[in-house]
Amino acid sequence: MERKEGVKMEDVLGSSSFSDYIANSFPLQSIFDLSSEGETIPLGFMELLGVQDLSPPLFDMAKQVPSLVTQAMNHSSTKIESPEVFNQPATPNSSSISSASSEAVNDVPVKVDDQEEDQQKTKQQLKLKKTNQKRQREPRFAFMTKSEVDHLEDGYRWRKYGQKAVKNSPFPRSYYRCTSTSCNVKKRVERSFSDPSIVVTTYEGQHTHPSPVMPRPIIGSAHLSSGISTGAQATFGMPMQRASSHYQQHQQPFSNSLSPLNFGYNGSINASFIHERRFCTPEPSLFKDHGLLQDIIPSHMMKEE
DNA sequence: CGGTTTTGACCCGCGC
DNA sequence: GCGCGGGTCAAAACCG
Repeated sequence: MERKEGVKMEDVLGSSSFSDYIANSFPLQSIFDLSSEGETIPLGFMELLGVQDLSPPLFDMAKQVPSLVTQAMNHSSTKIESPEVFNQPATPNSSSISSASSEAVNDVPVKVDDQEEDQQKTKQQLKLKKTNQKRQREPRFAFMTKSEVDHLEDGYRWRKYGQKAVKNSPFPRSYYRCTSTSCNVKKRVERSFSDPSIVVTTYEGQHTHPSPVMPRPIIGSAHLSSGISTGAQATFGMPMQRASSHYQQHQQPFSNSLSPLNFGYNGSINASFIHERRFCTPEPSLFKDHGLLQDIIPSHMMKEE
């Protein structure tokens, strides 16, 4: 059918063994400081997501994991070309993740002759696209979560469309696509070879719809909805511990360790984020502009800054 | 029966 | 040019 997305993306994060890279670069024990940080930040991970682009915590992490973040950024900056395709309806701030969906990319006018066989048609499209422009990549956002389940509930519905063995890893990588039509957010899920309890999830693309699963109240939603919210919130469905039944079952034993919720700002990071963006301009002013964190992050954390 | 998962095949980019 | 590895497709199987 819609063989549109033959757009291949060289994988910044997934190349060879991304998880190994992470694991090797950042000892998991330190990243997932499970024992010391008993306190639970009263934020849903989605809320954190809402400020993913702007929040100092991420930048703090960037400070703590500079090589990782900068590498991702370098990749994105060096490999992304012809950004003109990208529109950014949802992220008014240019520093946010570009909202280019591969749909949009694929909507690039492609002159196709009358009626070809579908596959040949799409293949031709791919070739045309490739000749006209370099492959477009979605912004990616990868993170590690300590979980026993591979596919973390994140409020969106995903359909698995592939699975591949990961080189040098006994654990396969699964490929998921958002089931919502016209939303082609994808995510990859793989388990860290170094620490099988770590699930590395990489989101790619931007949701063009609200979460179908949870009509969730958003902390500071007024600000979020007016600002970067759409882009940031809807961009990725972040795994989180949700009150949805079976998930609680699965993950409850890990309620302290699985932890997107336990995102530690005070020196210990319970989840490691790698944020790949096209326009990575971490500016403290962003934080000020949107005032998001004031809304969702306890003030004492702000002072940590 | 419709949606999801599985899985082998295929395509493509990249490195050598 | 070739081989390898990553990513995707799509038919079949599975499931509720």
